[in-house]
Amino acid sequence: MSLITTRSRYGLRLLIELADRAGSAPIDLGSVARNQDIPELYLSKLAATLKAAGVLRSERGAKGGYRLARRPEDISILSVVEALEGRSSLLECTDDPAICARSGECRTLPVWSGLDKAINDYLRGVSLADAAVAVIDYSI
Amino acid sequence: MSLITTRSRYGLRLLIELADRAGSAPIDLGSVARNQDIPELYLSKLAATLKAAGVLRSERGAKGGYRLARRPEDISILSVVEALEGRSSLLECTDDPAICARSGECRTLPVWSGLDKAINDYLRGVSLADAAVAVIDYSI
DNA sequence: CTTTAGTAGACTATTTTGGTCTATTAAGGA
DNA sequence: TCCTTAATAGACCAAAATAGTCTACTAAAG
Repeated sequence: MSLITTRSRYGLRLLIELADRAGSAPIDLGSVARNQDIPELYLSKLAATLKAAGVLRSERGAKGGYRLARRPEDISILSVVEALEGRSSLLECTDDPAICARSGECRTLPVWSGLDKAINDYLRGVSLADAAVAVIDYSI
Repeated sequence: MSLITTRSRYGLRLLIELADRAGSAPIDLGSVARNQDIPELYLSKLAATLKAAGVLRSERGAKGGYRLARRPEDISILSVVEALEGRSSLLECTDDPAICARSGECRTLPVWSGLDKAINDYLRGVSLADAAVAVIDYSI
């Protein structure tokens, strides 16, 4: 398995660091890759994907880099995961009925659709701002 | 991806058919494989896994087969998915802190732990009896 | 003692994951 | 105008997971 692969995990770490270091200048991926111990060439592909999804903006050339396209409160983790994992839902047949050609009435579909909804509801409800909170106090 | 692979999908279809056809005699996998259009040898491996997990009981030899080990109301979909996908949680680092050796305080972990909980809560709350309801009326 | 059906485990093809490599384009600064 | 920095594009690749298959064996019914 994984619903959440290194793509989402690395991607979220990138976004949190961009949120932390947000300012007037864009942030180059090389520094993020070093700080986060993520292969830079791999990270650059993830950043390009997030840019295509409208989550990041970039500036090329010397002193260039990436910055968040929106405020952290306005970036849902769902949009990040969907962009990086490249799929709209848990099961293909949830979207595309043609895949489950055989049985007209699929009795397992409601279970998986419900799971899909539970996952999406959770991820939609968490923003980058929530994730980027410096310290989470578990003792409360 | 998938959190839910053919293992869980085929497995749930097997369990629903076993629930439907429950009676005095055990049900042979061959008939289920034909009805559900699932490769029999593959299905037999899934059934063996579900037996090892305590979800199914079996009888060998002619007229043998499988039956549910418990009532459908007492079989959670979570136990089925966990048995067949063979993992206890979404992320290894949720269970095993040794994997995330680098950063002492991981800021992405709360997000993924929350997702893991959302998934497990949902799957724990759905039983085979819920899944095996003959017709689900979506029009309500 | 033959047939049916579960059991055990090695084996395999395909896809996905997690990258790498090379080359190019754009912008800043000397 | 070069030189350097850094994003962009896309082919490439190794390892792991997925989705099976194959063979041989064991147990029970008739």
